[in-house]
Amino acid sequence: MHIGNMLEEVLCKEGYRVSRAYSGTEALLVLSSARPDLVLLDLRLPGLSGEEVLPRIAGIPVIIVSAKADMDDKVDLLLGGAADYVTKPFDVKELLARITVQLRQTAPSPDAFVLTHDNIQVNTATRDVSAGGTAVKLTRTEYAILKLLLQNPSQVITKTILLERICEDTPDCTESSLKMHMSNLRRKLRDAGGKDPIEAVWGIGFKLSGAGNLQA
Amino acid sequence: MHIGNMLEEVLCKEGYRVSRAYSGTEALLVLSSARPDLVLLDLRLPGLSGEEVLPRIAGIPVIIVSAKADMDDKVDLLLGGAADYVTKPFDVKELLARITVQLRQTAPSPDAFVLTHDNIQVNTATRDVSAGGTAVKLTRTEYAILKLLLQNPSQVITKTILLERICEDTPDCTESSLKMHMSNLRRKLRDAGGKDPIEAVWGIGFKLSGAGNLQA
DNA sequence: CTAGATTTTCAAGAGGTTTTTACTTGTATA
DNA sequence: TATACAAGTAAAAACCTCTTGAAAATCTAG
Repeated sequence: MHIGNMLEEVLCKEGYRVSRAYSGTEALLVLSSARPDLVLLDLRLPGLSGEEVLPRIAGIPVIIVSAKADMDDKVDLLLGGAADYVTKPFDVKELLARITVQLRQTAPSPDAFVLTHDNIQVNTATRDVSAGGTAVKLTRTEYAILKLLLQNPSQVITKTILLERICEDTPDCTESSLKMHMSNLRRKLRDAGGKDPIEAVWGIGFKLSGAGNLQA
Repeated sequence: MHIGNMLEEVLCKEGYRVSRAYSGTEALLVLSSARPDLVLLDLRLPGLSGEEVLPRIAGIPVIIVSAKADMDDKVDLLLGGAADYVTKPFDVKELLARITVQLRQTAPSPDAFVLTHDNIQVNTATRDVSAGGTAVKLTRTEYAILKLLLQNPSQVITKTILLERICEDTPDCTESSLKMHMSNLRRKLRDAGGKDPIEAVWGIGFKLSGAGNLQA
């Protein structure tokens, strides 16, 4: 029996509700409208590969289910955001146990999709952004920058990382255009919320202001 | 080499602080006073077995490291509270990746990024620096120098190494400009913290004061 | 295809950083 | 002690980086 069919059957029997996607692109499509509690991701997919899909899943634990036992791939994917990695052929009972582990850790918090810092709110599900209660209309790039900053609230985000992450979507992003986006983003936030939460770290990158004060 | 020793060495090299217990009872003893971010638990332990220790650990992710590949045990332990299960022999890189996954899910423990010496604190995530409780504003180069010194607290850092490491980022750093950076850094630390922790080793380089000479 | 939005490029000014130059102080060795 | 050389400091020049405006190029939707 095909492994996907087998899994679907087992999971249903266990009482889970299952949605299936038969390609990487379909997976992203499904995820754009539904918010499952867990994703089982095969690496060998038509269209987008699992490796390409993984980084575009945020906020949902992902268990990689793959025939690839190559250690480097495994490590890359785990470090790249996967919650667990199960190698085919696997024991169904073990997979079910690992699924339970993941679901146990997902605290059902309604704020899971809302990132907050100071007077700024970003809803990563609806892509709504507000500052000081006022709605802010951001472009794709500006949104990506703000989200990246809010997801790492106490870290300095280097320009290199910003360029890598942001420009996956954008045709061709250079350091100077990044500065422009940053400038526009800050202006919008300032206009709406009264203050600019982004701080330049000279020669390195940017961070959210006020984040990460140490005490003596 | 014994696997425990090997693990301890690898983990230390990765920058983790490691406490070891050599029996189940000792593990519980250690855990009653310390709150580690993660527990690696062997099943075959003198005294209390790993199976008995696991249910008494709460609130800390536990990765089981075991030679037992028996599926029922595995499932039981995962369902019984273990966060992950790695079977010996395992690839160290995979274990490190799975450790990262667990630590990622825990509330970000900010201490992991904090270097300390005397009254000086350096947060390598936020790049915040404080001396004697007062915040210190350092330039890129000064920060790099201080970080290098704090990362090797008991070693003399030669001028050559300083020049190599520091000037990767800086346009063109000579010995005389290095002296300048060093001078500025020391002044800032002195102004904020009351004392200057950096000590010149004549003809060689610099080291942190009070750091006992360690043998290579 | 056109209009509007988004992204990128170019340029200038402000401000912070790094290096240089010159000088003083300190240390080892003859 | 004298000398040579290393280390520390100060001021200013040279250099980068950040920010922002205006305009060109590109993309997207109707």
